[in-house]
Amino acid sequence: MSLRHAILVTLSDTEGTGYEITQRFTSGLGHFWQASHQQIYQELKRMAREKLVSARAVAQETRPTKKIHRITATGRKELKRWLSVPSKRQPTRNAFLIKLFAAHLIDRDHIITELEAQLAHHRDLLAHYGELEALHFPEPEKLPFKYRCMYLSLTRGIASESAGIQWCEDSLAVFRK
Amino acid sequence: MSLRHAILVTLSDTEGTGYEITQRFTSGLGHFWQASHQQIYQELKRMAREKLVSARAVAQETRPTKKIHRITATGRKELKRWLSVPSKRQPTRNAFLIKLFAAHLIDRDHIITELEAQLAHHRDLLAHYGELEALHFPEPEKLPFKYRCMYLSLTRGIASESAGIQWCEDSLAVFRK
DNA sequence: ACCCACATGTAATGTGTTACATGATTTT
DNA sequence: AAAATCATGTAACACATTACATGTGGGT
Repeated sequence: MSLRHAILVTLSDTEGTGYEITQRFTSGLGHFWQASHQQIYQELKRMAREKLVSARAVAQETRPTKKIHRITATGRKELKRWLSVPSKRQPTRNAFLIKLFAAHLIDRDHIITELEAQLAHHRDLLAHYGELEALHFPEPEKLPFKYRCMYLSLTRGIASESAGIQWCEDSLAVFRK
Repeated sequence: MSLRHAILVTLSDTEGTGYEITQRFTSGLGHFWQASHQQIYQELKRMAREKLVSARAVAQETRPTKKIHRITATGRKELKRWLSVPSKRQPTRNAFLIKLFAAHLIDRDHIITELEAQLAHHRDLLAHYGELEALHFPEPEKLPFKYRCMYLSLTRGIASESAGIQWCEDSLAVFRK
């Protein structure tokens, strides 16, 4: 049950509407924990019921009324508890690696095409992480602790994508020769 | 809907019971696509209904009757179809990276402990992959195409775990200093 | 005229996990 | 005596995806 904790993280220093939280997922956290607005709205409702967040409605002239959610003391306590206990690793799922177990049944070109698509995707993501790095963390050594931690999650993304790129290139060499 | 395709892969050259398929997942495929016996039994039932596999019951003296599943022509066709269309990448979920966004809220020791646990886990898996490599693929260059493909999935695992180890070590350095 | 951003939600379906249940045989 | 292996399953619940639904205002 990590979704609620991820939401608590997004609310830990700024309150926000379901919509805004969804955006925070899409831009930042979402690289490591995805959630759709449908999930987020449902979960926020439950969290409000359990007093982890408080919601207040704010009427607007032209836009529909929005609900601003703020983390409560209970929520903050639960967040800290969760931060302190090790979470188990999510096993990875990679359909393409399953395909490799039966790749001999089909034409090499299909494999090559898919590998190229994956390579492109890894490169796009890596480029994207590079931009985030340049934009938000130009001098990582000088960052205060808080941002230094956030930066580490970005370096993890960079490491994963780089490894992915290397592997795709090596594998393509096998299929192309 | 990849579970059924993963099952088709496990049946593509050897028939098997639900129990055996579960074991194949646990030992091989399972590193990249996990499934419990509950899921597998349910899915096999559906697949038999849809004629992707055929099931025949085999009575045994001491053990309960077992059901041996074999891929059908329809199943083989579906497998090939699936192999030929690119599958979308499963976004990764990593709760620890979410924690890093709020790591400043708790004691460093908690982070260090969790990082060490992750490092140990990466190392175990890497060692395990190393054993599989030594056992099944001692001379990768000389492998026939079919096994060369399977070997690639193993190299992907090795690459991921190695990248994970490197990142854990680098990150630990940040928290320890 | 059409799409995007804002802002909320419900409902149905699909997928995965946990718990429960049975029962003989073999190994420690 | 206890645990692991063989071999099957059901049921409840949790979590995720897809589709549907509404309505304004601003930009191309």
